[in-house]
Amino acid sequence: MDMDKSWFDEMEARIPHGEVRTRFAPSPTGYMHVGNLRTALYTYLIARHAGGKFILRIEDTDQGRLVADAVDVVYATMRRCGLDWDEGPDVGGPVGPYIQTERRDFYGRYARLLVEKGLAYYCFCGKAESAEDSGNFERVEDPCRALAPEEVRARLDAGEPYVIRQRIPEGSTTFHDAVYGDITVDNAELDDQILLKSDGLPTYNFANVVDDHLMGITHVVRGAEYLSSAPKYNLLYEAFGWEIPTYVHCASVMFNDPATGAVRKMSKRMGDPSYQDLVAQGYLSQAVVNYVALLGWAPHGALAEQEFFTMDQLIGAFEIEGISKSPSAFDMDKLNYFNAAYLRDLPPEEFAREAEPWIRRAVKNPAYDAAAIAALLQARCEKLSDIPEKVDFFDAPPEYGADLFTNKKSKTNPEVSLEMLKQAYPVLSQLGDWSQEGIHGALVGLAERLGVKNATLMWPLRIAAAGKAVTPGGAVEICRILGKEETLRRMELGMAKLQ
RNA sequence: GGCCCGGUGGUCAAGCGGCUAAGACACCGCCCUUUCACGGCGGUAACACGGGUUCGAUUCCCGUCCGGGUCACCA
Repeated sequence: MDMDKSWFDEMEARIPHGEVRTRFAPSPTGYMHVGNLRTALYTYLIARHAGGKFILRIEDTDQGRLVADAVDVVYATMRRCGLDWDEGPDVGGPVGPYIQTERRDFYGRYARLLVEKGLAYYCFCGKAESAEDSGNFERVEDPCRALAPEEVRARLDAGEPYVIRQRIPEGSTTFHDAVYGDITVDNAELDDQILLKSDGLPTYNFANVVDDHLMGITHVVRGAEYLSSAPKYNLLYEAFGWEIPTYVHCASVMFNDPATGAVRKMSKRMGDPSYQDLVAQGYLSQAVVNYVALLGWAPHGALAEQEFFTMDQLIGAFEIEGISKSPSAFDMDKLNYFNAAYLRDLPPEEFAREAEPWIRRAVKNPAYDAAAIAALLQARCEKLSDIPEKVDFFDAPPEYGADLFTNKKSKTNPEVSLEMLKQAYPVLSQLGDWSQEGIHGALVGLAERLGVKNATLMWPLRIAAAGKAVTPGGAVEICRILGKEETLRRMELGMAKLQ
């Protein structure tokens, strides 16, 4: 007992005070929900805005759901998103360990402490049917609540499996949330919550409170799905006599299914995109972070109209008051808009580096300059996965009909187009300077001599070169990349279609 | 079903008792232009409903409706 007391004192002594400390505490599942990413971001921003500490803690108490290497996915995601942590499993810190299974004996000690105080009790009832399965939401009092101490001792000695449950007092509980304000709940709504499971590991609710306290967490940020558990957390803090942190509950991120039009909470299980899915489709992490920051939070005052933020700007602008109470729908269109803007803002070389693998999926011919193609693409794609279908014509133009040569705005039809191609062919075949400027100058000069709009000449040429009505870049850019020989060959094919 | 939380255009949202109710995405026009895109200009479109409180409600209160969450030895 004395040893125990000094152990508890030591744990208390480690707790840092006097700084804002927040934590992101994912359970490693192998991917990151968009909603979780947003929670991580807000948690990070609150700490950084206040010049405090951001802590990473891994919650792996659900042995049934463990996924190998999933912790690495957490690390990688957070690094790519710019969420650097001050304390965590890999970097250590004053209040470790930072993985819950490595803290497993802590929870038992604290649970038994509560039993000694008479605020929790051993229960030997075995697993109960869940309310969901039974369809019965009635609350029943646990008979073990009133077990005599001698009997508890005897059953414990007999090695009977048990859980430890908190004794919820009568009355009501009021807690304060920084986003939602004061909320009062009748304790009759609350179960005698299980603190320690029969496998000896803590429940999420219990581990959270113990760890948040032991790690000196000042602001507990989490999804609004935990709002109705908050009174239970308060009751635990009160039972231990611990200071209650500031709660920051964030409304859910919904997903507007484009297929069905249904709106629902975003869920990987329903096939909604995770952060990993988005990255695989060629979304930039900064774009995702920027978009997600604004999904449920808005800056105040002079910044109210700003929508593009660097991480540093977010840190400066982020205030808890700006967090929204109502759920918000993840909108692919708007993410596309942000991503397109971020892609355009990339230095051309960097964009080319990002784009090249996607270009090479469709363009196998090494003679075609990927960097030159990338330059055409930069202002024309919302995400990198848009690229292959836009550039597939370089290797070989698709089968196309003569009708493509007709375009009202360019004043072309099959006859005009044939004439234009016939005129352009000798000019291009004699052209020595096969550069953007060279080709452009030659064609513009020709159009002028013929007395036609530039478009009247360019349209048929582009159709012949690409075989598509819509292409990244115009006739000049495409011909330049194709090279003289291939351009002329495709012009011949085009003319043949028009004969 | 009980309890909790929400409700400003299709979406994200500003607003925090008095405004012609911002801005962005999407959509639609026009301009620019070698197609498309980028860029520029303009347009359509909202305070869920009913009661109060108030000189005055999108803003405060109540009810209705609608939406979400939660009632596990999951987190």
